[in-house]
Amino acid sequence: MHLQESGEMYLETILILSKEKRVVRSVDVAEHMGFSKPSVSRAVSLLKQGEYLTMDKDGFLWLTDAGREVAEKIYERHQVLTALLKQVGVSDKVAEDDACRVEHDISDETFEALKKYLKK
Amino acid sequence: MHLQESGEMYLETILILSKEKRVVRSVDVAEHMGFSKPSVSRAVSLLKQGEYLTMDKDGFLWLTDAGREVAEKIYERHQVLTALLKQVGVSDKVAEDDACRVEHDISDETFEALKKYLKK
DNA sequence: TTTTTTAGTTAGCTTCCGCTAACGTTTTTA
DNA sequence: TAAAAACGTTAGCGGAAGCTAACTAAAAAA
Repeated sequence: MHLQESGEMYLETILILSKEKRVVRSVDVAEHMGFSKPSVSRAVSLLKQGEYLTMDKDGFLWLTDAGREVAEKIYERHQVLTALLKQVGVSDKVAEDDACRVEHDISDETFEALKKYLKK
Repeated sequence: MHLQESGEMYLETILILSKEKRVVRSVDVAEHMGFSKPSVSRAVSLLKQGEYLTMDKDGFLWLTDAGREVAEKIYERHQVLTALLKQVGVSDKVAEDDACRVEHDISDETFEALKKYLKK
């Protein structure tokens, strides 16, 4: 099952929230992303199907290995791209927002090239 | 009427084709983008509604001022982003493909910062 | 001149991914 | 303990943007 950009965003959000709170529920995801509960509910059930996450009896969401891998990949891109844009003079908020869209669109090759470049 | 990414792509394609050929028809756009004729037909009719282009009795497509403005903006982004990615070591084909997605995603502020940066 | 090809359109299907309304459980609170 | 709030789900809508099948009209070829 191939992940769309929206699936990547949900996984990344769950990862980020799990760094802030000990447990993450659908409602936290909804609030953080500004989406309705039903939207998150459906997304979560698709991600469950794809084995990117599980939900326990308390409604807590847990990334699987596959889910964590995607989430961390996107999260790393987010951070590197944001840093890179800031470095060339883009304002914090805009750098953040633009990185958030670009992170889903670039190939591994491009990302690696940019990351390598940032180090210098 | 707000343009989606797909609308921008159609306009950019028409601009590019008009640099190669004297006139551009829907069927040329379809072939160039790898879409079906009906898909292009619908897109063209939406772009007509939005006053981004017109179609004459021969079926030739003409960008309006608004359409040309969008098309050139995206085309410039395409070129600058492609050049920038190549410069940091991304292969030609991948740079081209990734630029083609990113060109729709970034704010004016980010683009200007990147363009300025490329010059150096 | 008849036939075939080409170009554009219409109708209707599909997938993705938001949304609201409404409902059942569970947990809090009064 | 009865009422209210919180959480998740189901059902169904809407828009964006692809697709195929089938049609019309015009142009090209036989």
